[in-house]
Amino acid sequence: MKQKRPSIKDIAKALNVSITTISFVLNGKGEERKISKEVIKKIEDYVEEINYTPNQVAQSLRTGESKILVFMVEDISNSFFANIARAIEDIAYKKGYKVLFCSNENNDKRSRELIRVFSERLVDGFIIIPSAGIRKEIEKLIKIGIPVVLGDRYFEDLPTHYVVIDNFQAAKAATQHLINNEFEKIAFITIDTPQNQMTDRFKGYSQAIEDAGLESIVLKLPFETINKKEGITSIETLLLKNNIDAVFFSTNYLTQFAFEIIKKINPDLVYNLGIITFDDNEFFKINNPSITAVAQPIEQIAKELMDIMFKILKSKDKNIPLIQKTLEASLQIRDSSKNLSTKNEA
Amino acid sequence: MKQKRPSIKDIAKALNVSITTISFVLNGKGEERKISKEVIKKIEDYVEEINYTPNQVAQSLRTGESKILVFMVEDISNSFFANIARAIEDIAYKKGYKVLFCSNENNDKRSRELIRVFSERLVDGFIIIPSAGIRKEIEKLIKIGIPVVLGDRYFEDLPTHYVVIDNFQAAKAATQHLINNEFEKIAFITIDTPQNQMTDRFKGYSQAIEDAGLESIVLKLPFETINKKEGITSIETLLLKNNIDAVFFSTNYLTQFAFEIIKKINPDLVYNLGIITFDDNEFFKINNPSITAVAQPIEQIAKELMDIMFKILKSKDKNIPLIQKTLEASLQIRDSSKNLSTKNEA
DNA sequence: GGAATTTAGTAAAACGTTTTACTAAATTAG
DNA sequence: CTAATTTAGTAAAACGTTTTACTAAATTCC
Repeated sequence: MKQKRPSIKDIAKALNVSITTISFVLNGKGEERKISKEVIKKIEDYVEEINYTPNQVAQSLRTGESKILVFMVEDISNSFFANIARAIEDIAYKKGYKVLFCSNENNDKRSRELIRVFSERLVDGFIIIPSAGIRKEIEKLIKIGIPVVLGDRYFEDLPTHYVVIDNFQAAKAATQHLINNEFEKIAFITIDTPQNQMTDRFKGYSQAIEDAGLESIVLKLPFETINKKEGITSIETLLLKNNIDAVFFSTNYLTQFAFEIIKKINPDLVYNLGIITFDDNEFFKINNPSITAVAQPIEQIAKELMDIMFKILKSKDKNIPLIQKTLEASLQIRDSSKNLSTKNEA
Repeated sequence: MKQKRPSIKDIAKALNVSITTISFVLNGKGEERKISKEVIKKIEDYVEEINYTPNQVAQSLRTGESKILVFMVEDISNSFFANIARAIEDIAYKKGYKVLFCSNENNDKRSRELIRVFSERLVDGFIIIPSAGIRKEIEKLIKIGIPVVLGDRYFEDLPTHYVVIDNFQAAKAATQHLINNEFEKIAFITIDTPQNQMTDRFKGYSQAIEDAGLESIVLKLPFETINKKEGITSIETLLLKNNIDAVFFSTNYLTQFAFEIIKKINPDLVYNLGIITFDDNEFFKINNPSITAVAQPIEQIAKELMDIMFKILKSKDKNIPLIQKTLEASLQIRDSSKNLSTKNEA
């Protein structure tokens, strides 16, 4: 059933030229290697005619390059990562690279497994949104000379290339925005993780709260409790007990998760509460109320990640100085951060 | 910088055994090939010790298998596709396959380009959500013996494996649901494409409307006008002129697009209009009003796609009979399809 | 005790490229 | 006219596997 694709050897036989000559011509080294115009033309025409394309696996074996990159995220179905993925894909394909996507579920075991699977000299580089405990594996990849760029977070004690946003400032600004709108009992709901994208957001919130002399109300949910009973009750009790007037969610899936709970408690609650979420998307814009969100610069993140990756790839074996980018997020102010109750008082 | 990974040859030298023997042992053919227990142990221990893993590129070249699949969708950042992708990823990795995702933007030129890039004997199979005009390319892939499974839609005149849903029934049921809720001027907003996932939805709508003796109000938007001025005015005029009381959107990105317009026209309009959308997601559930949606069985779609793919892969060169699955969608009934005005009258 | 069989492996080809090192013929230099 | 150089290529090794075909030694058979 499977047809045999033509190889260089077949061309060589058909044209009565050597394999070497064909390889040179195909790689644009014809002139340089003093192959005559006629032979070049003959080869090019024939290649065109039979629609030959080189076997990439053989090329990879010989050159050690696969032109494949890995983009490892928490969850490719999460809109934040899916959007970055889409942007990365575009950039990669333009440069002749393909991208393998995989989801590590922010889980160390799975991350390790994925790294193991891919590091078998199949891929040219890794762009990784790392889970908390894979510092060693990342270090090892770098040590054996595989290009690695981290995104969204990094390891404080491991010098790597990375692209992140200024989570502290973004979270601080978002919290201040709530404070400026005269919310006074502002809760921060976050994931219980030591990863710095989250701890920085927490610090930003804390700083703003402290500066304003307000009460810090924090719920740190373990990742595993999201969409589970345990998580539901935690959020319920926070919302019901503390007389909260605003909530700042540290990431989009928390917001999604909490919204269902809020709606169940009281469909009107969502209008009375000040709400800001980290990570913007189309739906926050069209929601009622529209949701104020900290928007990360998706396109720019993707571009910077890939810029760094290509720089490393181009530098071949020479070590290049660390590139560490911190981008700015922007607050998309919408209905959910308006304070209706103070308006009444005023 | 780049360390040389150990190869079989290195092991052979170190253990003073032949390459062949090692290959047999590594592939579990030790016993079968009468390699002694001691040698097997020696090899396995050493492999473990130096943490050897075979070079997959070399394996691919030799065996002709890459263990890589391509999943080509319209847009990987669309939640529908991103969710299928996530499910496919899980299934693939469990079976030792990797998945290259790519977005064809439902565009023929891009689809062709992507197929060309991948068909260079790099990948073992294609799962494709095809754009309208790539019948020929699909046919060619199949002819040269590369496994192909189509999803979401197929070509009526090309016998292929595929997994789709019963779009006609789903759309008919959704429309009937609106009719049962006493909506009377029900518009259908869809994409102007000959692809059967869309035409079947249109037929389902039409059938239900005709059966009920209602007026058919249809807007077919060219794909390119989405998120463009042209599309905005089309939707605006439809909504304003026709005295519509309900809208059925044929796909999720249309709904997203239209919602912004609806909100701009009149923030209350979204409450007064009956709304159903094709393709469910988390946000439709938490939206105000929550949006009634035709939910496609994501996990099941992914599973069937991969089942078929693995069946083809396992069958090697023998042709297997066509597998064509049509799954059922389910209507997730929520607030947006309740008819508030009729309640007032009643 | 010699032939047949089994055991325990091994040598070498092949997959399809790239690339280094080579060469015979043509041309140029002096 | 000869030596040096340039032209226009080619042969063969290498990348790291898998697999076919082979073999020498040990064992079994009769």
